[in-house]
Amino acid sequence: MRKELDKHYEPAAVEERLYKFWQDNGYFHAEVDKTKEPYTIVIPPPNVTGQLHMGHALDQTIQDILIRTKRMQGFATLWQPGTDHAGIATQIKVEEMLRKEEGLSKHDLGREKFLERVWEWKDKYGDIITNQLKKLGSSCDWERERFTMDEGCSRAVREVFVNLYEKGLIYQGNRIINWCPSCVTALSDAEVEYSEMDGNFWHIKYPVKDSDEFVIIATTRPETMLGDTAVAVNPDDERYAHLVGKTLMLPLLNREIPIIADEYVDKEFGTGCVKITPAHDPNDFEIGLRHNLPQIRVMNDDATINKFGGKYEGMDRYDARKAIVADLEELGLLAKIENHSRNVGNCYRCTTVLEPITSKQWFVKMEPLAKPAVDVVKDKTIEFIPERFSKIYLNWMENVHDWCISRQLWWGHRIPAFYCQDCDETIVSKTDITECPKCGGKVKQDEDVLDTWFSSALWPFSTLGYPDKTEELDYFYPTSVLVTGYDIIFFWVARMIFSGLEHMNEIPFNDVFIHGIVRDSQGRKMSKSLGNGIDPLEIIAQYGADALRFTLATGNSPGNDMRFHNERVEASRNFANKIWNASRFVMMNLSDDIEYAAPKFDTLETEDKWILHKFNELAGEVNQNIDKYELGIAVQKLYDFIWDDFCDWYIELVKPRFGEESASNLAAQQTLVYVLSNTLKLLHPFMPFITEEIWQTLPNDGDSIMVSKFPSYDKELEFPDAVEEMRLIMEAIRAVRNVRAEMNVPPSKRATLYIVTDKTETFANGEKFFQKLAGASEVIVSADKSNIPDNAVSIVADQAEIFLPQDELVDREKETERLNKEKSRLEGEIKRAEGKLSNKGFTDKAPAAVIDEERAKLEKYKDMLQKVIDSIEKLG
RNA sequence: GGGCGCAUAGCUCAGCUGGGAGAGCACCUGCCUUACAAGCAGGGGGUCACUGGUUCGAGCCCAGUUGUGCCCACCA
Repeated sequence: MRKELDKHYEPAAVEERLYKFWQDNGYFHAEVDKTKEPYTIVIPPPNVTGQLHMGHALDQTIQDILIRTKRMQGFATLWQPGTDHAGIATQIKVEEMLRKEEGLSKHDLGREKFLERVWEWKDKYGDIITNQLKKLGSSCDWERERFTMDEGCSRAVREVFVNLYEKGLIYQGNRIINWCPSCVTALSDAEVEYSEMDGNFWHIKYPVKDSDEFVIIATTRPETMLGDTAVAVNPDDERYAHLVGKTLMLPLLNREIPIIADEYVDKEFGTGCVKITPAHDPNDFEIGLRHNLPQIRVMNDDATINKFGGKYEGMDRYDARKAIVADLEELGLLAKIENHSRNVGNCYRCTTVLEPITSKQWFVKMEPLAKPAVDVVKDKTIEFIPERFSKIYLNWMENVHDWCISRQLWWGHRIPAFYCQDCDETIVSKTDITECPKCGGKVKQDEDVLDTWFSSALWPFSTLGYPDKTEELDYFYPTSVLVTGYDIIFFWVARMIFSGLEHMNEIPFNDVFIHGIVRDSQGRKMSKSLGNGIDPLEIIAQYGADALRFTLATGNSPGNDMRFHNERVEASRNFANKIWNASRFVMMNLSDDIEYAAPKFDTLETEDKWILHKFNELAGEVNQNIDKYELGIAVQKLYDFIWDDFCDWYIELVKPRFGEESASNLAAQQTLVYVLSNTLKLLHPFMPFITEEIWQTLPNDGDSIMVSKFPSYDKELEFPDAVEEMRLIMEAIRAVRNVRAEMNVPPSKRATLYIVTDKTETFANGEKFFQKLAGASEVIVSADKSNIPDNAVSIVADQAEIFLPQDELVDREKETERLNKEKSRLEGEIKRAEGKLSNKGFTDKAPAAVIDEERAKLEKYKDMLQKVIDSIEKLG
């Protein structure tokens, strides 16, 4: 006896079991196999502190679809998983925990003890996110799981740092950077999120020394005036020409500062006078360099005013602003206040307003690295899908500034720079050192760690063994495709590209598949602060992982955002259930001894050939669509085929053939098994669990659907004649159903159908279909209209006129009305087709196939119209 | 200031290289037809934002307009 399936598909009952089955059998594991072509995807490593969100779910679903397809297509597929140490995020999380649970700060513990605690935390909670990924069905090679701070990745980081340093591509410098006073670290430009803030434009009088004159500067940040070291005007500005070279008395501090001339100043903007604060503004920094101005940093790391701020020392920057404005007002130096909104930079982790400050940091020199990274995208060595994202990438890469890579954190890859305490030598080394190679003095390692993204940038090759020349690296690199959201193109994609080129001499991936973000049902971004996030795990618990995956794969196109509606998941769940029940039907009708095999063509009936042909077309298209990353289109076709062609038509068509043993019965079984199990294979990458569960209960050709052969187009399965015959029958059935519904014939009411046609054989063969699907009790097929009862309505279909006898006299008026409606519809079609065909331009220039098609339609409609007209005349 | 996306049925969205407008949900009618009511059959509903252009033919290509969203950029 075959296994009985329940009436409803219960995902919770099968998902965990099947995932374990796959893992236990090592199906996720990839080995170097020179007889196969490699196909590689590296996972965008989620933060170890992370919780699964819809973004992950979408990202994972896409990757798993690609990986499972390629695996079934016979590639050696590696989906390389792992997690990211996420410097700031993790450190903050552990700090919070320590403060809450033990009342300790990291400084109480000290660096080493604190790091021990972070590692403990990582060991304890670090696999939460990976376990959540597994719930989605992700077929990652977990045996190869990596962590950006594991030994291998750390070695890669160190290798790369030293190499870049030795090539002069990493340098240390005192430059203006973005500082987060809350995270207390420097950030890179990419980590700044700009937002518009309402503010003021304060016009402040700066007195000219030894004069009654003063200039008025306009500023949005009065507190930075404490660090002013000049005031600049445009060299061509006649209003101020006489003042250039003179000295101003900086209010409040009474420090002398020069008036300088610089092209940078826009005469038209503000007052045409700009205060210059080189230590707190990127532009002023540059001007300062040009004019050799001193840099006076007036803030501490926590954005309180430091000792250079005179009486404002110790105040927070915003308190200082208020105090300064108040004091200026009192001194009569505040000329006016305007409203003025401006862009401020916010920390991408904590949203605190960043402070541009000068600071000694480590940088990657970008210009030499960016050039080749631009070229490979321009010449399409690397392709973005959709293409438009290459523009965004190029725009960034072509204008990129040097990358600030040092972070004032403890959790991360410590910068491998050592400073001699005795001779001031800086040594950058692949291994730890304790004494100076120059003077033998004691050395001290740099306190800072590297930007998290520095190690992520190496992910495609550090995970495969770099810097060692491993077999894996040789075989699986470059990877095939990178799948990620558009929000991390700069953070990650761009940096992997120049890193791969620089360190591997090869691109890290051939394609970049960019997807959008998942929004809530109102189109808002899901966020913790809004509390509108939808937990993928809850969706999985309620509807199943397959339903979630199906939802995320359907109804959206690459690069576009999508809204998440529960109704859509419900529809997906219903689809899963539909497949489940169709499979139940198949299994209920299978003989015990039936085995999986390709159908034997000589015993097939027309409808068998029809569904095989349809299936074959589907297989061809799904392969093509997936190759082009058109996952949404592929899955829509699968949906339509399964629901419409297979369930609503084919299953209904074969029902009459069951009951008694016959060759026809067997052929139907064979076709059902063949089409169902191969359709499940096509669907498996999208809905792995339910397809496996059903496939295993069917007669099959292996141990697991996930390692079975992915169907592809097969010339043997072309049956155009059968398709044409079935088309005629199906159209006729639809026409009959249509009229019956229109005339309110009760479904239980059966009637003899008279079919007048030239295709007598086709329609005679279709008798059982009319009985099953069009309410016929019997079907009389003939080539002429003899024997048609008087009281019958005429239904005109393609190449057939069908007569449906009525018990009562036909309501002539109503019937004429129905036929006239049909008549005008056909006349419209004919007019359209004739219009097209009488257009010389069309017949001269359109492809022959299109013209032939149009001619055939015209013939068909003309024929049908004639029959309708005859019927109308007959009614009188 | 640049760049990009979106505008298609009441709602959410598909529509792959230009060749008679689609799906899901919602709505209306009728069906518990023994795979499935998480279902079946039938139906209503769209100047594909607007204006021009290219083409035999445009939802799709081009130009512009409007609305909307996003990204980038050192005008204090």
